[in-house]
Amino acid sequence: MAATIKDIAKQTGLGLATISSYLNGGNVREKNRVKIEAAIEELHYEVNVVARGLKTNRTKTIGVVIPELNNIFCSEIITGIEDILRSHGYGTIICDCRTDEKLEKEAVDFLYKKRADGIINMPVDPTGTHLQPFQKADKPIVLIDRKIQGVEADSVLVDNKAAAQHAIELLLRAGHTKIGLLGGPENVYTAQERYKGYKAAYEAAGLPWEESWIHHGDYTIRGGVEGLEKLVRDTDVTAVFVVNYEMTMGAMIGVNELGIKISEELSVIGFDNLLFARACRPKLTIVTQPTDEIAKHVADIILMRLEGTEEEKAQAKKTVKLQTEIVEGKSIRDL
Amino acid sequence: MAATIKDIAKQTGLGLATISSYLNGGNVREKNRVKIEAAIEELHYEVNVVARGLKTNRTKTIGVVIPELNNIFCSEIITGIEDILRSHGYGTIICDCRTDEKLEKEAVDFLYKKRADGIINMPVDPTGTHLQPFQKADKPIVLIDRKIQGVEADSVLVDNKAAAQHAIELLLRAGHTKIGLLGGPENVYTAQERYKGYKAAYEAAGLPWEESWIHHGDYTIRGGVEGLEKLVRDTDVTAVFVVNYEMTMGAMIGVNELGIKISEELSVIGFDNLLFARACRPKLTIVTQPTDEIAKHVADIILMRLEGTEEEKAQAKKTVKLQTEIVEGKSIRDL
DNA sequence: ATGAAAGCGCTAACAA
DNA sequence: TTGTTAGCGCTTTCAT
Repeated sequence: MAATIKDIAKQTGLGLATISSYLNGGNVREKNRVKIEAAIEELHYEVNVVARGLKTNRTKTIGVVIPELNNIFCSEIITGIEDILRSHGYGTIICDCRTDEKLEKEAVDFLYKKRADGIINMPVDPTGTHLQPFQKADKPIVLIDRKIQGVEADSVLVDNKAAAQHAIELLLRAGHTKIGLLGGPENVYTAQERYKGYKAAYEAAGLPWEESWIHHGDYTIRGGVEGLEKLVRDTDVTAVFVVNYEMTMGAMIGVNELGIKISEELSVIGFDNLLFARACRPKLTIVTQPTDEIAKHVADIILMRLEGTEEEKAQAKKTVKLQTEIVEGKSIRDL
Repeated sequence: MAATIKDIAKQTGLGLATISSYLNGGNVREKNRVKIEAAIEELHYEVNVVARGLKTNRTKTIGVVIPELNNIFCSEIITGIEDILRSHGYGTIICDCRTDEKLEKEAVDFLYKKRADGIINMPVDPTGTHLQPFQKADKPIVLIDRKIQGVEADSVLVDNKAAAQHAIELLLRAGHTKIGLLGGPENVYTAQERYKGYKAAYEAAGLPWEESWIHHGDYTIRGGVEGLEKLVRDTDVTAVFVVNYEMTMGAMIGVNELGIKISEELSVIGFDNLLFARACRPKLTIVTQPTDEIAKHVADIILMRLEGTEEEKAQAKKTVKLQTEIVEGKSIRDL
């Protein structure tokens, strides 16, 4: 049987409270500290975090609910988060909800039952009702990628509007005036913002755009293929901006299947996954999101809410907005 | 305060044992069952899994240690595993060890301290010493992708040798006799197996191959780029087989940068990630691994060890070996 | 089938 | 600083 705190007490002749105090960083007389450490060593003692959790009502576990783990944007962020949380003693329970609101709710409930100390969520359900259990329990919630009105939570966002606007401006500067948008679902926040950026760029340039240049896809590879084919078939756009990675890959598939030459026949700006962009021929110019930075902010915020001083914990919920970057490839033709 | 089993007892006038028995699927008189259910409903009772865990010494949590979450092969498997485990009430704590033996060991120790009921591992350290804590505690271990001598564990593998052999045979049948191998690290099991398959195909065909056609890469994108450039520069191979996804992407980058036309100038067979293969121009022929099947086997095995009958738990450790598939694209030229 | 009671390993309040 | 004690919420004998 594994040694318990009692064994250590017996071995050292000290009381339970002293051992517990030692384990929790309290003050212990030097002489006793040595004794305790020797006993711990000898008996291979390790605290039972479950027992501690029962007492403290904290599991040192954080739940993460994301739409799709098979998505480099998500997995990069999670890798970063997990790394930081683990170094602080927190386990990360990940739940992939397959971009399904129902599954998302189930995942949150599951995590709540598991007594996660807090939750990190890239929300699918825009109303945020799925987060209620954590809200009611007053356990910290950190949202990624979109803020939700009415949910008390910190948020780490990317400036999607600016991202899209800069991309379109780059194309406009290259002389393109008819630019297609392979956009995302109309009810998805990030997609809305990227669409806004598209329009803002045209407005700032004082140029007109046409509704037919806009394709509202579904953020999937399949949707990217279809959207690209539609834009090429039905319009005379000379450039296309694709607003997420899956659709960018889909667009590349479409381009390949139609035998379109990139840059000569069509200019393209993609989104995310630098490595994919470099593997394309020619190299794709893309908008990249700062996943490491997002992860760091998310982890730091939840740790602050969980382990910070009382003032820190009580701070008003904050929203961090990060900027994207454009990495230039060879997929834009100067007209 | 959340309701406890005591509240339910009080509310129903029953004893603790009855409630507990109900909660654990024991027999309870119909009349009482109704009462208990009403009380649970009314008081919003939910079992405290931490308290239960303290008593039962099980956390209903499984640790997963993988080399790299940002790797579609890993993330696909994990998605599948997590899904199944969650539906059985198990939380999945994922640790990405960045293909580092030291971090891998730390991750396992972390998971052990977290009292995970079992561990799933795609091992980096081929000696398996990192798994000791779980071995000693006699907690189930399931290995993915490689078996480890001396570690009592179930394993779910892919027939990597056959995978490579079939790929090379396909190229030989197309008339290629000088086939380059963009292989993996010489000390990595899957890479060794794939290398064996390469040689086996040549031997079966009674044809010679040259050492210079073999490049032992490092399973990274960078390594793929370099390997491809080296093979093209230093040898006269007419085809290349790349043995993992990252290097396949790297090879595509290399091909693009060197301006090589695939199939006309060089035939290629890649590995994993069907979607990437379809996005390449021309579509890549690839070897795909059955990630869903792997996930299912892994999850089923660990659940069997954890929740199976005594006979099942006592069964000799088993090894499942799954077959890969070749998905044909347009990247092979018939000579 | 049900109830009473002990105890899992820890923390924390209180006393010394 | 240290020891004593109660109790977190549950499961599990052992009676009944």
